[in-house]
Amino acid sequence: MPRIFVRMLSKTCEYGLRAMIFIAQHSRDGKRIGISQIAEGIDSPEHFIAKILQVLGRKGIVQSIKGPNGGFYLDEKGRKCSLATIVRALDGDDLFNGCGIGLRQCSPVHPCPIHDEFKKIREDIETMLEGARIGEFTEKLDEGLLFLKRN
Amino acid sequence: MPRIFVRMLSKTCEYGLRAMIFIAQHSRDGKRIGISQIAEGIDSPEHFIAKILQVLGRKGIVQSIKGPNGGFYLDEKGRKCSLATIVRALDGDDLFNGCGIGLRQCSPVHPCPIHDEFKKIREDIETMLEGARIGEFTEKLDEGLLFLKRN
DNA sequence: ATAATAAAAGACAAAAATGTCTTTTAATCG
DNA sequence: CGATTAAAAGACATTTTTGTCTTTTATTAT
Ligand code: FES
Ligand code: FES
Repeated sequence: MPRIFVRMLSKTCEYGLRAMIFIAQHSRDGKRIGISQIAEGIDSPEHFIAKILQVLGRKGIVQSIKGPNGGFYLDEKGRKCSLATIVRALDGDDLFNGCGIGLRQCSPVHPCPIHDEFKKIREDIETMLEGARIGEFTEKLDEGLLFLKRN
Repeated sequence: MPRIFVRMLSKTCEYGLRAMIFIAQHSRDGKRIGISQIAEGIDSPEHFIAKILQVLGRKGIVQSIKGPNGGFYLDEKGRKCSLATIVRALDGDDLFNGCGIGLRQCSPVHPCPIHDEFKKIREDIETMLEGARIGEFTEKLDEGLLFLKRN
């Protein structure tokens, strides 16, 4: 059973959240930030996050412009968008609805042994992710109180 | 981005927990339960859960006997074992330690933007899984108040 | 217009997780 | 003992996730 790593969110989603928070930090007053700088800034594979941002772009969650001086940026709406919105866009909402031990459907009338406790956890996760906004970390990132990569 | 399903625990771990709870229910007073009945009882691939139970068996978490009237069973210790023990045995403890948005290490002195909130969630999950025992669901399963598969 | 820039898109590759099948080993029963 | 039963183990296949590379499209600047 060579399990390497289990996580709550997929890599796709982790990169997506870090990238969006990074873009929020680096696209103030009309500036844009390029994909290679994003990749460097969050320590992640460039082409992979490019694809992730394309998905978010198609859904109107992030903005981008091609060509010289192009790059990614967030409008006011994007800056206020919750982390939950990003998670839903990339991972779907199974994290918020699925059964903790894999029953095909979570249902209170056909509950698994940990249904009540797990539902509570799921709701806490959702509350947390709904409550946090992409743009709210900018200042603390500037001040070096928060980080988006290891070093 | 064709994400099919995101879950907190791996399939391996989900099957493992369901199988162990099922074994607890069906191995009372010296009885044993065979792998094919377990597979049917929790609606999961037989050979796959066989492998999972082998891992748990090597770690002494589940008991088994070969041959006629053989099968899997739990001793008293196994029945009291927490769900967290199973999760750790199968998925490791990254779920209890890892950073929510994928920094290489979760650390309060080098926190990601959601460190505090995520730490709280992680601790709640751990508390829940530490608190629940494999054998505690037997009666309610018997009574049809809890379920380990869809139908 | 042409060249340069940068994202979008598509094809492909590698790794990991999940699932299946076959052979081997151990226990029981006649 | 030999036959049968059932788990253990090993090999392999499929699917999903993650990552890389190349080509295309759009924008800007000269
Ligand atoms: S049925 Fe399992 S969490 Fe609801
Ligand atoms: S650093 Fe991200 S959860 Fe602790």
